[in-house]
Amino acid sequence: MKTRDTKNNILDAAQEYVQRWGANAMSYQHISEAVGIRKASIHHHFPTKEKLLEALIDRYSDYFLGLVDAIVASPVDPKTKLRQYTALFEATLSQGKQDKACMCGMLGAELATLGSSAAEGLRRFYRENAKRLAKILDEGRQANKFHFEGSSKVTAQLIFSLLEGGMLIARAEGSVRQFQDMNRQMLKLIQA
Amino acid sequence: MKTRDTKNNILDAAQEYVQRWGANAMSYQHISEAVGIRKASIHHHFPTKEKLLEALIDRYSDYFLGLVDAIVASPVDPKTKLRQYTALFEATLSQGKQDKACMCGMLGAELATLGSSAAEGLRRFYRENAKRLAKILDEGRQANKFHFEGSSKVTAQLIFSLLEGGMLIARAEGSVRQFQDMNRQMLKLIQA
DNA sequence: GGTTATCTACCAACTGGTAGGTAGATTACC
DNA sequence: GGTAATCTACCTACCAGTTGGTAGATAACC
Repeated sequence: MKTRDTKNNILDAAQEYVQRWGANAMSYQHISEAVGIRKASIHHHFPTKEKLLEALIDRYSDYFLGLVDAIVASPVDPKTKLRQYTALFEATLSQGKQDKACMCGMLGAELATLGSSAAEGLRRFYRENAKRLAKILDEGRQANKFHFEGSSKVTAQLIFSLLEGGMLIARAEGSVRQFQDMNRQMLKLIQA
Repeated sequence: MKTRDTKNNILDAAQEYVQRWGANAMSYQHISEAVGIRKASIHHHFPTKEKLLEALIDRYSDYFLGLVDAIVASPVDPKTKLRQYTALFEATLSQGKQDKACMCGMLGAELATLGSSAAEGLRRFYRENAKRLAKILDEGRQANKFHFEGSSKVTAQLIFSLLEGGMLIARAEGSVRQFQDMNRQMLKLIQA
């Protein structure tokens, strides 16, 4: 097997684990079993757990923000863009036994146990998401599709927080439906 | 020292730790050092970590919902009640180095590693909060102080999610201000 | 004197991480 | 083109430290 494959397999297994159980519950042993490789071999690709988490966050960020950028750039109306954005989160929650949350939402709770570099990666994810959301909101307000007073930046923060928090809470109840209802209600609140 | 005291000291230390670092980063050793008691002595009060977390969640729930009930029952207008409710979360985030989140928000991310009894306690916390929020919303809508379409239950879920998620994200940026702005914006969105 | 609280001294399992080795592919050199 | 040197990816075997938890002695309290 090619290096790239193994490296990605490790990251895949780690991501799955973090999204379900959290970073502090994830160990080299777990990954080793999932990938079918010895524990020591993982250290060959990622010398420390901290480095592994950094790589994990970077990959996740790049992938996710890529999807978001495609939505932002698409020629549909802002309302549809916002619906598509929330659908990204709904899709994650719908996977498997509906027990997967946004990886960066999970890591937010474990922030204090992260290295400074991983923590910075997290902040970047939060900031970049809010930035793109604000863009959609601005566009929608200009086109008279959205109506709300106050800053679009703060409103973007609000929507992003609601999605990250809502995911964790809906997961506890095992209810994707509840999460979807909430997102629909959010759309109603900012509609013109 | 009285039993009650030691028991509470243990819970206090554990709660502090969970709110900052998460349940999986918390160990009997940490508590032992914080309380000034041997590790084995903690097992006398809480035989397993699972039981400790159950007790922790119950105590936190009872205390917090008590505060909420006082707000709900008070004779002030619904808008003020909602502001007071969000202020509870803001107060937690403002403590210390502004690195403490809602304990049950933290545990939401670690749900999969919790025992079934602790998980049920968490769900109870979420449900009971949303229930009380919905009451405030209904009251406000009836008094023409709030205006929003759709279910107050879903809207309550939305507000609660936003608070739990917003806390984790604002903490990453170290910004209580951001959290407060977001809460103010939420109030604007549902105001008549 | 019996109960409750705390202690010391353990335990096995697991943690992240290291040392040192090996088979095979890749490259450098003549 | 053949061979020697190097590199890559993985391995086994280990490490010290920490984890949650137990057994049993001792002290404190009513």
